[in-house]
Amino acid sequence: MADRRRITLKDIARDLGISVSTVSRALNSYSGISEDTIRTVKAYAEEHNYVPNTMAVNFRKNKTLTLGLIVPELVHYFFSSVISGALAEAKKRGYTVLVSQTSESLSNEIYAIRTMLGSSVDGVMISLSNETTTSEYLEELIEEGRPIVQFDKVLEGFKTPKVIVDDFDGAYAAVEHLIQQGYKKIAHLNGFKQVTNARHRLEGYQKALKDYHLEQPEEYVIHCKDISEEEGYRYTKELMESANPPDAIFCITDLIAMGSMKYLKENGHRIPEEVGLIGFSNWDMANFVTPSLSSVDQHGFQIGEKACQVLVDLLKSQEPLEDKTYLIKTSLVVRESSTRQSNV
Amino acid sequence: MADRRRITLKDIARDLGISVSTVSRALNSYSGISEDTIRTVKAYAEEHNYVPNTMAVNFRKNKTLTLGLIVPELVHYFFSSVISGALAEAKKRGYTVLVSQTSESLSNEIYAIRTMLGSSVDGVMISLSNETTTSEYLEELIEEGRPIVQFDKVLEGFKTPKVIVDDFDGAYAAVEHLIQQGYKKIAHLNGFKQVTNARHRLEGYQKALKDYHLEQPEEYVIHCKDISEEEGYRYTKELMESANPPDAIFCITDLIAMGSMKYLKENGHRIPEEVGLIGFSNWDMANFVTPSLSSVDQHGFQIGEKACQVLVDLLKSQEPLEDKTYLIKTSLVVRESSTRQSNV
DNA sequence: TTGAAAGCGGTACCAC
DNA sequence: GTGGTACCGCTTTCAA
Repeated sequence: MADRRRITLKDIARDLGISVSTVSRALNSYSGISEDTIRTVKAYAEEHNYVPNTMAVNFRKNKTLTLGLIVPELVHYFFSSVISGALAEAKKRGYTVLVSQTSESLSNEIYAIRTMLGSSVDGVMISLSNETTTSEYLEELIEEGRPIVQFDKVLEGFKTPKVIVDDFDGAYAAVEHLIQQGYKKIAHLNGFKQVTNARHRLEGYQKALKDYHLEQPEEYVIHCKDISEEEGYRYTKELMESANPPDAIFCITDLIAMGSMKYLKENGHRIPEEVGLIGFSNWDMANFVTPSLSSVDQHGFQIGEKACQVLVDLLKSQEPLEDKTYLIKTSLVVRESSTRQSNV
Repeated sequence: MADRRRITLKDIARDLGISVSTVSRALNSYSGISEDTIRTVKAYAEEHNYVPNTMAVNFRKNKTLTLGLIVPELVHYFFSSVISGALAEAKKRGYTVLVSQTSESLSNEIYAIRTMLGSSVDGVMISLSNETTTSEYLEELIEEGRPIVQFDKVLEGFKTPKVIVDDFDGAYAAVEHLIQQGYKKIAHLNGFKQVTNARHRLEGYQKALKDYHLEQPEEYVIHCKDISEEEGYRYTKELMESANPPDAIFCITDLIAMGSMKYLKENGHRIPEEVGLIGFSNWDMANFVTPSLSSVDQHGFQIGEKACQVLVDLLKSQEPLEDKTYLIKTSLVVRESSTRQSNV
């Protein structure tokens, strides 16, 4: 490896016959330096291809202009959108981003946080793993003076800024849409009761039904254990084979909806005529399946952008962490699976 | 922000009444230090929660244990798999990863490289943007002694290790499979002629046909301009409306295949009975569409892993960059779209 | 086996 | 407006 030694401030100072401090000030265009000196120094630096040694600067300033970003899953439409948004915003603000994934495991999460600390990121954006129920490991970061912003999957009791999807509103809109399409027996495949997002979506579902005086029997809400296609299939089967099958299903994620759709198609239930179907997350595949799947878009890109923005603002302002929640609105994407040609 | 000052080597030395260098050596378990000292120092460090200041270490050692990873697109099944693999391998080797995306733009790519240099990554893994035709910006990195490993979309003439998909082999397998399923008139929706991956897939297609004595007319190969669903649709229409329509189509990516499938379904061409269809990339959605799409899996995770492994080995060995190519084998995933029930 | 001390490349404070 | 210099925290050479 070449490793052609870079030119340093000292070199420039020597060659120009001035002091190191003057060179430093000139390059940073400090006030109290003559235009002349600035020009000379900058020209010389340019010509000799001077690049400041970031490690030295970081070390001296105790700042790295690097942010940490921790997600549960990387190969995932929503989270890759979040990362994309965070990267875009970070770039705008002059930061770089260290990415880590926890695969929904607490031990990986702890490791990631330690690594971030070790790499001296200035602050961290994190979406917690499903296993995380305490904030003690995260406190370490804060103790080190590295602010945290939580997004998507957050710990309510942990006092940091939070950027989350407006799950309640999204679920409400989805169910309201089904109602407006004339569906009257609307079931809901929900997730883990403990997970905040799941709870909010359930509440949105219930509120919409209540507002339209269409309360449903208890059996119409099923809590999935792991969010998988298989579960969507299995619970849809359960619902459809029950004495009182629904005429529409609101699924907590598109993956569940895929399983649901599979069952319905295999068993000759026509979508959307006989059964309406709607998902949540608006994966790329929602467009490509047949019938195309209506879904609630969570605007992952915006969430990443916002989380990064809040974090950088925090870094600049030096204010203490505020326990503030930023809700990002969803939007309903209506496709074939919930659109009845007739009765509306 | 709290910023509770961390304890330093100097603190430990003072409190223990020994010298800083001894503390440093003890903590790093250097030889030539008494077991006793090591134990005492480590215990004290542990107790007082000593964490070395990474920025100082980086500065001193001129190493960051951070790698750069540059991809054209982030919200993309293949690339997020690559990132996932690279992160996993990096973690194993004790490195962290700075991620950047170029959105297929050369100027973004240049910016990303500069940023990586600025952040003093030890080395970089990169998949080039479509706009990149010269390596001059990349040379900068190498001049700084930061090795590069290219993956997926590479510049042949740029002498660095390369980790790429065995496109030729994957295409060959796909076409061979179609032939074995009894298809005889196999068309190919290819990509940009200039792009290496596209060329290799075309060659694989041609070789398979040749080996089975099934050479096809020139009109059976169409070069898409931008890889989009619309193009898949448009060119499939062109093919099917021609005087001599094919009975199978090998698409350069799953996205093209989606457009193709859309056209075929809309126009009553039954898949796979009348027309066989096969894609390349094996997106998550290939499973969920109807009929499910046969596709060539590119093993993105493995590519990321391998790229990272090669890079770290390079970093450790300090050897000069070798112009070596690592081919990652694909695997054919056969699903409904290419499986004729009858004649095989 | 240990200590003293010289930096790594900047920044910023204090003089002049 | 400029120069001198201490120092950030750690590693490493040299000497004892």
